[in-house]
Amino acid sequence: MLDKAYTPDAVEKKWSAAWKEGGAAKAAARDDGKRAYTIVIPPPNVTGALHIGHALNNTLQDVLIRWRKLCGEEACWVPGTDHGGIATQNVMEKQLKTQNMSRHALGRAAFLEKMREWTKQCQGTILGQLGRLGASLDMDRLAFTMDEPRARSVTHAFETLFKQGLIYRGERMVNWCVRCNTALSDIEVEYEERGGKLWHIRYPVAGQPGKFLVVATTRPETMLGDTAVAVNPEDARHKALVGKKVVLPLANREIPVVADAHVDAAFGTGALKVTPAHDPNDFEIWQRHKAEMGGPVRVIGYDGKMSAEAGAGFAGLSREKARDKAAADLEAAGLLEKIEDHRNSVGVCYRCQQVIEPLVSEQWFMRMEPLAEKALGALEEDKFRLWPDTWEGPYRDWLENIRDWCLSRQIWWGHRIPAWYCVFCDGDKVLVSWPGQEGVQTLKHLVQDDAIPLADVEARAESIHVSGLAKDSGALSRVKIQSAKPGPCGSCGGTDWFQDPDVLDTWFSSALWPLSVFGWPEETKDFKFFYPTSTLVTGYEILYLWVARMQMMGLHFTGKAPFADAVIHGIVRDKSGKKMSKSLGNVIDPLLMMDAHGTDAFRFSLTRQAYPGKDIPYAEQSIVGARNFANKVWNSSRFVQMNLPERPERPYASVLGRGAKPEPGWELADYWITAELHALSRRTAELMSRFEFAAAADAVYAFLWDQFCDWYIELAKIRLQGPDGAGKEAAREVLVGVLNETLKLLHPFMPFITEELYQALKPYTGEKARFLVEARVQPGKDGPYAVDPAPMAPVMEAVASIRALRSQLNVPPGLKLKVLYAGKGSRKEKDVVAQSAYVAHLARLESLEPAGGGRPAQSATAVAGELTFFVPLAGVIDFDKEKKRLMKEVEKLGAERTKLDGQLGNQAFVSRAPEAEVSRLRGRRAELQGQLGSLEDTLRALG
RNA sequence: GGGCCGUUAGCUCAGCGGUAGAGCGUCCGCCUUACACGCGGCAGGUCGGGGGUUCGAAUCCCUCACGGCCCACCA
Repeated sequence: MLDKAYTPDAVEKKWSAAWKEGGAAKAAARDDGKRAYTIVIPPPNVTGALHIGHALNNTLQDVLIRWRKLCGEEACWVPGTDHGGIATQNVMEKQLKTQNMSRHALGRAAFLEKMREWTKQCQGTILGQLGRLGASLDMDRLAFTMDEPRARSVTHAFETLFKQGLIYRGERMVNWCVRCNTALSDIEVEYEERGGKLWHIRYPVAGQPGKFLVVATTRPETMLGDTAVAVNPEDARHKALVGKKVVLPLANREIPVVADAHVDAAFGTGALKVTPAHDPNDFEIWQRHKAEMGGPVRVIGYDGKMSAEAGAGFAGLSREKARDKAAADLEAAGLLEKIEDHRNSVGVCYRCQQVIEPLVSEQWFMRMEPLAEKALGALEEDKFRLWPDTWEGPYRDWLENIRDWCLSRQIWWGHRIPAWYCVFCDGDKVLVSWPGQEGVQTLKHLVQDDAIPLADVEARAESIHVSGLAKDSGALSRVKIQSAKPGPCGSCGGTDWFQDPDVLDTWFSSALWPLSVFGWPEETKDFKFFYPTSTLVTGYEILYLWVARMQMMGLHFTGKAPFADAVIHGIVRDKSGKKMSKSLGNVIDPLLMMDAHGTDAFRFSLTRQAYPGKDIPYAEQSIVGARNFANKVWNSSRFVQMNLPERPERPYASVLGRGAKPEPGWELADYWITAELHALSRRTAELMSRFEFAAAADAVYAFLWDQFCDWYIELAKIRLQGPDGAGKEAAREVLVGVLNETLKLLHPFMPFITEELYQALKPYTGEKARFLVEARVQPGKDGPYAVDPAPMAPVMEAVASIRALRSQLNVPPGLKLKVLYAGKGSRKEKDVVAQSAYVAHLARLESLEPAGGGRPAQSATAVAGELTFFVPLAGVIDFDKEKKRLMKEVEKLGAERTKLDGQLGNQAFVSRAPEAEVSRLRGRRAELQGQLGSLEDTLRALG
């Protein structure tokens, strides 16, 4: 016998262990025609524990995987984690800082060793949490974006793209994070609107004392790197100055005035200071006017401080201090015309939120247009779909305006770029900050002149940058792109090779994930069977960073979209719609939720709110309803079990597909609930195919609770409490059968409790599967049935109206009533009367009999469909109350009749609306008329 | 500057062309031998404002207001 209430803990532990032991989540390449259904997990970064967003993401994937298994497909869910690049390195650096350590003090090798340890530990935490969630991941396939097989994929991809001319090295304006000390790609920059100032600065016109060109800028500190002032060529105010020179204040340098269409004459003063080294637009202006102005002057360094080129007095100051000083100096010189408040958006690092410094730097880049075209093509040809499709717009838009991808990062944690430089030929382009020495040394010098071993250079260097490679046309052809150290240099025969010190953007390996997890570029059996994968489930925040890039890489390398469907779910927010964050203190820990209310309840509460693309406002309260539902499932099974023989002679036959022919012992309720079950399984399949998780979960919930429990179980009690016989056996058969199939439909959402109950029912169902997930769901049939289930509707209506009468007149719940009915003998009435046993049982009646000729005195009245019920209640009820109740009812029905009369009297409606609609309303009108007549009669009788 | 999404019962949200729904909450009555994590019942919405299309609009179109998000080379 099952316990009175469901207690999740033991059940979850038991089945987690059993699934693991039995390999329930394993999938294998097959050649027996079974279809593959594949999902690769969005690999969580190894930055810590999983949050509720991960719980949602993985629950939805598990729902799909379990569903597809139940549908008979070879469903494979590949687990893994992501090394997480900057994010993870930041976590470790913070830890080191608390111990008064730094990565530089440790050195690269030791730091990486620490990172690997951390990764292992973190991966353990993550996998433990996924296990707790019930995620049926095939653990034999566990992958990590930086493990050896993935490194092979990454190197191969890099090498191939380089050969194809898609990866190149160039000196470009990049987004530099001065805190993380690395370049970032364009999409790793977030923009925040901030209040700032607009400084209007007078630049004296050369040779014309007292004459100024006033420029407006939000960043006065960068003026030290100005190489020109630009005005719009159409701007009459400044036309005369084009080609002339102005004196750059503070620096006392003459710079030209150039004409460029980029300048908006309406903004500020219409004159724009041009700082090519620190502003992307200015960089472009410089490229258009190289002949007229000098090259970029870098006044801000990688550390975010003013460089030597900024001049004495400024060098070494932070950007903020330099800004203040520039403003003060200008003021003192009388060159500051005015300061205005000005709001503008500034770029910040998506990992540390520090203000990004745009600066010119040499990096590895990837040309993206050719790949973006392929991704657009796949979308166009419907080989790739986004759910909901509202994401197609932004996705397409991004691809159409794609820019080259800055691939290199100046951090240590990541795939080291597989580019090798010959120390003899190109060692002079590798710049090393050497401890105890001013400025930089070249690698060539250190290795050849100072005879320091290459390995020691790498271990002891404070920083290593490569510069000048892109400008030396011969250098790139000498660079070797490969994973292992190359043999003798083709040019000089030297054997000293230095691997590029930078690592790849973490998203480069992520982009290859659906390929790399199956061993690509090797044509493994798994790769052939499971690639391309089926569905990707992820949040919209990484649509460009990850989804689009996987599409591009997958299509580029295999010609096939790496997944056909991307399900874009929302973000889990707090109850008031705010993003959860540690600093706001509004995070909900998934583990605590599972501890307190059970994993199934937690999963269900998330799934039930997972409407396509919608964010989920989540409060702990959300889970209570789901917990109650779990208990309802538990107790309905408990009830069924209690009513079964301890040892069945043989299992009950399945109810699937039954009901077309008369079944021994079956009656209306059996046909009805079977038909409803069939409809539910059809509906669930349809909703799942459209990734409508919330609606699917809700459909099962409503069926089990509102139909199976509230009506069918109650009706089954009539036979279960009666004598043995065909009827009782039929009730048992249907209870077991319907419950069993419902458990299957519910299993993807609530795996633990359904497993427990499915297993408990096995002696009665004869199910053979080891685990529920290995059982089969089947699409339900759509009638006809030997007994039409339709009469259940009027029966339910009759029950509801008598119950309402009882409740509203305060009839003692235990009092069994003798009820009389009257009608006109229509088909529908007969259907109800034929089920008077149902009505009597559910509405707690002693009897239900025809009223005969007259209307019984001293009775209350209820109408349902075409029937009127009289409940003789002399001495029990207050007839004033009954009168009021009836008047209210008359008023309500009367209002509906008035509305219908208006509609049916409208010639336009009658002639233009569909026939079925018109006759439906006419039918309702007739029914209302009868009900009203009946109620008014009663009112008259009551006086 | 461009684009997208939202505005429905006290709260959180479904519905998206044919008489307004759920969960939670409120209220009334029930320990009716599966479940008080339950059962039965009542109350509570002019579906953000305005205009249009339609026999008919919460549902389609236009417009406004208020939220939220995304993109963009807003000095």
